[in-house]
Amino acid sequence: MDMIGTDRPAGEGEKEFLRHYHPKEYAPISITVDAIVFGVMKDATDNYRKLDKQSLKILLVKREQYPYKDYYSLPGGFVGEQETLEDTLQRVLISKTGLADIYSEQLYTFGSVERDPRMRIVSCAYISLVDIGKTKTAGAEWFSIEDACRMTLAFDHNLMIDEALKRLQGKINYTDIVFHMMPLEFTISELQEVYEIILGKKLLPAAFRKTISGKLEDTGKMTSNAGHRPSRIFRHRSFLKME
Amino acid sequence: MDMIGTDRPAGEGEKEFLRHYHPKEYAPISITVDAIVFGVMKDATDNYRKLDKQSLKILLVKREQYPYKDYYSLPGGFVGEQETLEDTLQRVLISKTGLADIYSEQLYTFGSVERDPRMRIVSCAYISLVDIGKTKTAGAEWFSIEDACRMTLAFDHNLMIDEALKRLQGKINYTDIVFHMMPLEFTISELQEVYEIILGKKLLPAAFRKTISGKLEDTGKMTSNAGHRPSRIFRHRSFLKME
DNA sequence: CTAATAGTGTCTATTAGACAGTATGTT
DNA sequence: AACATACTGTCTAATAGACACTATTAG
Repeated sequence: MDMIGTDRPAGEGEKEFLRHYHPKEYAPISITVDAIVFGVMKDATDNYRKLDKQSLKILLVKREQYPYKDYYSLPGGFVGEQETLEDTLQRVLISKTGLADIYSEQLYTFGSVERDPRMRIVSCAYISLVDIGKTKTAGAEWFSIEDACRMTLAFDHNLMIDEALKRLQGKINYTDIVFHMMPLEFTISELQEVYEIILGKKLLPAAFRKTISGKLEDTGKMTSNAGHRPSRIFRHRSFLKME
Repeated sequence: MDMIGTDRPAGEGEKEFLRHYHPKEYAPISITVDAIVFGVMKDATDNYRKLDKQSLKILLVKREQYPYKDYYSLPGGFVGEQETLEDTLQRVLISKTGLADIYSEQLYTFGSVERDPRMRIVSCAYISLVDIGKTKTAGAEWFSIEDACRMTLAFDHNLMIDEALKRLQGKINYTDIVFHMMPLEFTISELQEVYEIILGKKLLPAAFRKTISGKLEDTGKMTSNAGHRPSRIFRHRSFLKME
């Protein structure tokens, strides 16, 4: 995705121009990066026979400074002059949430004029997906999507979450992004529930099995002590995660 | 897509903070918007019996200033402090190409550090689609995709075009965006050729007719003087263009 | 045995792909 | 008549949806 703008026939005229160029007239606009971090978490149930319900979570941080002091916001930060957007994303994720090396993709760049009361700030939003079980977070809290959508978040972050959900919904059926949120090993029922949460509708188990099984690999293991018939445990085929 | 950041419970503390806030420490980064404008054009053939071949075109402007003086580039410009990204896009399109009110969607934001030799500039790229026959351009030239990809363009604009093509390819089969590039009325063969150009492969006429006809509406008109069997002329169903 | 989930088989409707064959204007 | 394109019909294979049915554990 990087392309250096200097590996071209740059004549003496251009070099001369650049020697005297001074970035005097750029508009006083800042750029930030915000991360919408999704993960799936199991909420324990009381009934020993029932499966733990899972829910889709999002990572928010409490703002300690104005503006929107004490409101929750997406983790984000200003883009440094010598940082790519991805560099900023990684730095912000580590410093505000403790997460390193997680799957991320650019979502959308939000540029409305009044989105930040301090000054003009354009924000490039990224979606990040994590396996909550494999990572530790620090300084940020997981909220269910429903709660996060009901809360008033800082800036236009409610809007960002809406768009991120739409993107997830749109991509879940023709990509393998869900697996970035799944543990290394899981049952088909667990996977189906994640699909159902993201798509917001129930799926037929028989049809789901058939379509998804091409992407899965049997680990040979089974669940146990579940109070009902054990389930095969699968992993994502062609997975690149560490064992 | 707009959300005003001020319709919230902003206490006296925040107001006080904002009164004294001075945007002193923003990074000296500028933001630009670049437009990848696609259209389809007919190239006349010599053989009276053959149909005119169509080709996918892209709109480029010749740079008159350093850097990349005399190179071709995508139409683009700096985002003004009181402009949204879409505002900038519209202004740039009108001033550099003469195009107004054309379909556009955000593509991707390019943020590598060295993409502009003058200073740090992050660029938000948009895809625009036009019916070339209905619009006049001024100050810009149409190039075939093949030519544009072979040329060395300013900045990372070759990369932007690559990404734009991928996006078009990805969306053509599950959206109706092609119709923004089509004239109001067209034959199925013409439409199929556009699909073939964008997808880079031949399609079977029978299958194409069947799948596409649900989106089309018969105008009742027919082509004539084509040197072969006339063709029905269709338009896009639920079209919003002006008659 | 029962509750709860796991998993299979089958039927149907729809769709994509392939391809043969027919239709119709202009020169 | 010949050319070039327009259009239709049919077969097949693959797929999605619906639903009934069987299987297996802990308690």
